[in-house]
Amino acid sequence: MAYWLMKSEPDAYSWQQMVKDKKTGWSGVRNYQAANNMKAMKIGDEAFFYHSNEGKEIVGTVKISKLYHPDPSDESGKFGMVEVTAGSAFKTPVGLAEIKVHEKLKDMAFVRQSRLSVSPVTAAEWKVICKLGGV
DNA sequence: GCCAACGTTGGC
DNA sequence: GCCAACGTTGGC
Repeated sequence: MAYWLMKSEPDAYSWQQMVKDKKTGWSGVRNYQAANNMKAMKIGDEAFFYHSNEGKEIVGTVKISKLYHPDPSDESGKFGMVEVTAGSAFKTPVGLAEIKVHEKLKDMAFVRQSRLSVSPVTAAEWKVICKLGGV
């Protein structure tokens, strides 16, 4: 069981939409490192849903429900996608500012590499953030 | 709206 | 295969 963090701009695809859709194909990733992370995902892995740009906070969790497969929206055929299912909504969103000053979270992969849209999360980080988020 | 970080592209 | 130019992301 592994943990991840997936970013989305609320303008493009918000948590509210995620909850409404219940599941969605995570298409549109055009970055090898992010794609590699998705390749490593297994069914049942969990990921944080992070709002970038607007909000800058983790708002909930999702579960991987379909393995990495080709992304039809990618004409080059180089990139793939996974499918995720909505998990729990945070009672209290966990903001980037809070993460950056937290002793156990400030070295998270997505803080260090802000441009990476899909990044790994350790089990310890997962626990801490879930607690902060109230789930 | 600016800018830093960083990935990608293309000329050589 | 290097590296400059350029584009994109995302925080502030």
